Amino acid sequence: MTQSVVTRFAPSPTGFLHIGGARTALFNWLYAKGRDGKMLLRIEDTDRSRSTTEAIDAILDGMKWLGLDWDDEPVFQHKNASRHQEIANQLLAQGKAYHCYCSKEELTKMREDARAAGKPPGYDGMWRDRDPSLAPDDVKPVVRFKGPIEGNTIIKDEVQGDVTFANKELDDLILLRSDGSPTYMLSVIVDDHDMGITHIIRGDDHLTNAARQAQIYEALGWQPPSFSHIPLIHGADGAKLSKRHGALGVEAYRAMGYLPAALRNYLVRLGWSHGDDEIFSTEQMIELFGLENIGRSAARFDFSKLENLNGQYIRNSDDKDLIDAIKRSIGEFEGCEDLASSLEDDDWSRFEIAMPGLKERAKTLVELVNSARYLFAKRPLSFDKKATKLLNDEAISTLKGLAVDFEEIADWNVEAIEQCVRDFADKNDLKLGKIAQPLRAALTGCTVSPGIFDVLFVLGKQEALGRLADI
RNA sequence: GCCCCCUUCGUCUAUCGGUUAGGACGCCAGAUUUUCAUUCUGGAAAGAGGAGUUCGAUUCUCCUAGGGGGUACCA
Repeated sequence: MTQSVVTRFAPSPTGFLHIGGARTALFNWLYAKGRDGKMLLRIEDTDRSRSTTEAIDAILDGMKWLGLDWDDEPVFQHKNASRHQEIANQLLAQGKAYHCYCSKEELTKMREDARAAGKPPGYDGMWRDRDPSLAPDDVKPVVRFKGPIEGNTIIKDEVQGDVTFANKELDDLILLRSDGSPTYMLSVIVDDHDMGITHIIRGDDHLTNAARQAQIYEALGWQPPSFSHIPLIHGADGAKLSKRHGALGVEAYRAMGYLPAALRNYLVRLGWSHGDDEIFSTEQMIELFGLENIGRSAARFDFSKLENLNGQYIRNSDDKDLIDAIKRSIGEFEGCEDLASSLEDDDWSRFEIAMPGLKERAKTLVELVNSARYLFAKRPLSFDKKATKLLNDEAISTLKGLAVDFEEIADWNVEAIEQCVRDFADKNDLKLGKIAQPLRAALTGCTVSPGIFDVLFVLGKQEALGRLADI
């Protein structure tokens, strides 16, 4: 029987869930889902001083918003500290680890000397075989792993292929700090083992760590999991991701009006491909995703592609779903604070009626909301520059004449309105455009909107005539 | 400095030794149109450089250059 797949996403709670982490989570999630496996969540908070509950909440919220759920309860790594210590002590007892009494100063000097000599930097093994009776009694020691010095450690990586490290390049890392707390390097191994993780998919900034971890697995006699180190995501200029280069928390993408499904689709194509396919439903992603099609080179984050994708998702979404998505996030939308609190049920239902015309021309939910502002505007409208220019005396008198015909429409529907406007144009020997643009200006206060007949219809006869009367 | 990884249009990528090097975003031009979008059609646009291996390299190997990651009593 084949072992069932267990993946994990293991963020450290020192900040929000950034875009690279989100993609790592997505890949782990897809891999597990596609194989009837589980994805576990583990919060790597062994460094207590740098971990915050705000960060934990932000990460959990981010994952939920993105639609990435995890199995079982989240594991908080620091709670397993005693188990980690137990393993360290076991290694100590087996002679596979040792106490080191070096001071910070000695360590720094060691590194500098090694660097100056062009040798691999790091700990030189000073206490590795030293007689413990030489230990100073005023120094609390750390526990170091006694790694092999000869030979190579080879990581069989599903993405990177076989990667070879010379053992002499890898120094003896610290397992237990001088205060007895376990370090990340020890904790990951023990937790991954204890949690039954079969596949580790993580950023390739961990590739070197994998080699050190492999040595510890070996020392422990444990079977290492499958490793996949995925390339990192860079900013638009190719530089490392920073605040200004898209390393925003996923909540920032929510605030910019992106749909979780669109973000997922964008993210899955960063580093992974399936032939020429670009659009994937969640089901397709799960079915098709595999380690073998993950690329080895870093990708740049490209907002315009995300935006295009988001536009496609918006156009293909149900009107009701869009309304729901907006209701959920409008409080976060930049520049929409006024609407967030002022929209009534009535406004929302008009919004939904107008949605077919609106969603054709929006790339983000924020644009969608702003494009609907004409629906909620209170009379008399304020007009932007272009609209004001369009509403000259001639245009106004034309519109006043049109308003008279509108009065006659008994059943206010799109067809009737269109017929009425076209008849009016014929009657007065005017081109439709000559009427439509000023009409749009008068009704919406600006020069861009959905089709004018839709605007008229959604506004309702009374409101439309009212707005025409105001000019 | 040392170790590891990467390198196809501006960007994301396809290609698994033989292709007019394909698709998507963006860009440009045109069509449709009541504005803006949408939609449709067309176009410009790429194998970092240099050696090899081979009948034949984008594809395999090596070197160089460039980029990235690591090098903590962080994760």
